[in-house]
Amino acid sequence: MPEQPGPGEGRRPGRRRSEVSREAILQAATDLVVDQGYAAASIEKIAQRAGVGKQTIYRWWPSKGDVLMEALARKADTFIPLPDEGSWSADLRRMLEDSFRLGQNPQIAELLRALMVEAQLDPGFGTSFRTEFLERRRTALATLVDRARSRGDLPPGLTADFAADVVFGVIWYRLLAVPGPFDADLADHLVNLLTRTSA
Amino acid sequence: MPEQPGPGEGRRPGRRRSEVSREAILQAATDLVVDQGYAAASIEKIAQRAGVGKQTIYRWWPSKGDVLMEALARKADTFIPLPDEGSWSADLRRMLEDSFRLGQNPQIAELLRALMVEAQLDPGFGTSFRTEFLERRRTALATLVDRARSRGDLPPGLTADFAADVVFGVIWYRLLAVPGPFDADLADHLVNLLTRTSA
Amino acid sequence: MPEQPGPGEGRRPGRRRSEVSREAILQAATDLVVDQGYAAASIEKIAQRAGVGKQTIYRWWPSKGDVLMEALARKADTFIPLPDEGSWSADLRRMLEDSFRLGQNPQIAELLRALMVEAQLDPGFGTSFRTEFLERRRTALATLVDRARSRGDLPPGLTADFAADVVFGVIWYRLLAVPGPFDADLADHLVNLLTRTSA
Amino acid sequence: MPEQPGPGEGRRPGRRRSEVSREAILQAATDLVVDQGYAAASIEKIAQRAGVGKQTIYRWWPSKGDVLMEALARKADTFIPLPDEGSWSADLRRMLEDSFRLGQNPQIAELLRALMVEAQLDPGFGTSFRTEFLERRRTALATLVDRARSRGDLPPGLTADFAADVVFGVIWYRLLAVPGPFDADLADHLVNLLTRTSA
DNA sequence: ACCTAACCGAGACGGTACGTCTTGTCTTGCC
DNA sequence: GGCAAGACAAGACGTACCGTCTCGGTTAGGT
Repeated sequence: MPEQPGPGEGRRPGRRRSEVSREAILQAATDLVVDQGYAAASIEKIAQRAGVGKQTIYRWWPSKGDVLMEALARKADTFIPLPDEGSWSADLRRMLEDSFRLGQNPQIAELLRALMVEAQLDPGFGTSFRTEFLERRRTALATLVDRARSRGDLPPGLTADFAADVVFGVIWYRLLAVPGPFDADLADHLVNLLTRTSA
Repeated sequence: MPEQPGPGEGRRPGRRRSEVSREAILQAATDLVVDQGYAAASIEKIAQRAGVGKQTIYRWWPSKGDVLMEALARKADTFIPLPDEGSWSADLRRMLEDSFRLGQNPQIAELLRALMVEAQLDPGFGTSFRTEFLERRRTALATLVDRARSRGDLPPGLTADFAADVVFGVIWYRLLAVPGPFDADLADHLVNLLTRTSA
Repeated sequence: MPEQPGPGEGRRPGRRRSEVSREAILQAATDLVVDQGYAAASIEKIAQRAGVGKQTIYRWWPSKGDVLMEALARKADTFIPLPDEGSWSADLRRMLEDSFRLGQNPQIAELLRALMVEAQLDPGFGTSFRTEFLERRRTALATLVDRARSRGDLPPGLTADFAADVVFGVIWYRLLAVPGPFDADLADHLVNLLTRTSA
Repeated sequence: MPEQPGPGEGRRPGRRRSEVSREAILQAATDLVVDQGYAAASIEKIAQRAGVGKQTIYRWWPSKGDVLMEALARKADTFIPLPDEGSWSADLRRMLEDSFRLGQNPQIAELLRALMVEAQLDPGFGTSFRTEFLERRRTALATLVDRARSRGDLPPGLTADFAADVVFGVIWYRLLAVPGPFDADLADHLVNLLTRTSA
């Protein structure tokens, strides 16, 4: 069954999208953001560095933010695995370690910063960034919280929303507001904070 | 001590800075950020709306971020009072309520978002934003933590740095990533989280 | 020498040129030039309006000018009949009337203007326009001049080249430089001018 | 009375127009048209070659045609002197020689071609080119015709309009349609043609 | 009452980027 | 192999801002 076009859809005529150009654009965007800062990553420069016409970018991505989002997906495996580690604290630690690993990578950290900036500058992209990226990570954490609640090892009074505010709040704050990498023991502190039972 | 020129400095001759223009610029910047979003707040538009020459902005502020910072200071009393409320939880609650009050004000919230964006776009301003704004708030919280430690009612294992990451992380994350106002009970949750003694 | 159906020419395999597309292209080019002006008549728009792929245009015509030239030939009978009217003045009048008839037709006039513009913009087409269009009309007039010289009723001192400069100069100048149709008595004036004997 | 601004007009504030840039733009436009042909003379290239921002061109000229018109005025003394040479034939010859002198200059000839092209491509400019350039030359010739009529040495039946059609028709036709310079004896032929009395 | 210095609004300057359009070429799958 | 469709690199379009640089005009000491 070799690549059969869906029923009723057919295969439109015309030249197919160039995978080479797509890759070049995402790599150029990443390089510019990482090497020269987000302010330098104009569509113009991305196209030039990628050896690509500007139209090829505008044809496939609705905004610069979406280019960056795909560039991030290309660099980082943004899929969040949620294996059951047996306890709330182990589940949480695993998720924190996965997240921090991304934040430690300078390229990914720069892309994340750029995405949050773009979300503020372009309200349209802001919405899709929230629903397609931020919200998904909140949902993943909510799954862990639900699992803990079933198990019965969730600290009383801890809601999924509040846990997400704390976990992702700390991560984004460190990315945006505090220069330098994450402290080594930040994950420990967060796990401790969110697993201690109240008196 | 009425406006005495320091020795060696003198009062130079020449026209004095126009307070009217200064006010108009800060107000125009605020209006644009609030009404049309940060992307619309160009120096060009600020000057035009304020009825001011562009040079007057460049003469008095090193970057657009600094204009916004002063615009914020004009809108919000950014001084953080630190009266001793008698306990770590009361001190913390007081600080959270002060901070949330700012975040509830849409004008101030927009300015804060704009400042964080500008800090990412302009590395020079980023540094001064961190040291002159973000760092001061961390220091204020650290004062409360120190006071609690002296009193002996600080939860064990809680450091000033980590408390700041959590408190300001949550606030900034809500500002930047979650649309809408702060939940009413967010402060409660945070106080609970950061004051519970471990088992 | 296989591959020989016709003598020396061969009928290559493959689909034959679509006469429908050819017609549609020429009509679309004419419509665009007439309705929206030459500046609007891009290859892109011609192809779109004709419901044709751009490649089909590039495959069959070496330049936009050649499309226009063929569009003109399709609209106007560009063959110049040269019946002997018995005298220089009658021959000349007949030719002028034939030429003016074309110039009166707004569609043809627009196409002619477009051709002259294209000849300036595209030097390659300029050459072929001159040799295949302008030069032929000069040659036709030269035939009349030769005939008059044989007859002996050519005004002394009038050369074929100069007569062509005057006749076609006036026509093109009116087309390009003077808005509106040709004066009714312009032909009379030209005939008078070019047939008067010197004192 | 040194340079007094007109009453009620004043001197607007702000930096004054840069004469250096104006000159550079006109020269760059001329160079491009002459060296690389009109098709290469984009606003973009003119600005780049002149070392000037594009806005500086758009600020001062309503269209590319107007730039070319001023570039022509800078190269050629477009003022048409009309001294009384004593006879229609001498007046006419003088005007033809003035006009041909311009046409002999390759730079001016290229600019004239470009102007006529632009007049066809840009209807707005076409109107101003006709009224501000072409019409003025017709008027100048009409002055000579009037003078001849007063003197009584105008060939009967020759109107100013028709004389203009012939004179400028030949000139423009040679510029646009016939490559190479003007024939040396073209002026002679024209003078002869337009001064012979009818039988 | 001058003089000099610094500020002010206005606005032109050389640049860079925007998002769109067109050019001529290069694939596609269908006919 | 022609054809409609349409992606591609290139580059011009006219506009918006950037940060700088004049302008004429206004305040302010200092003389």
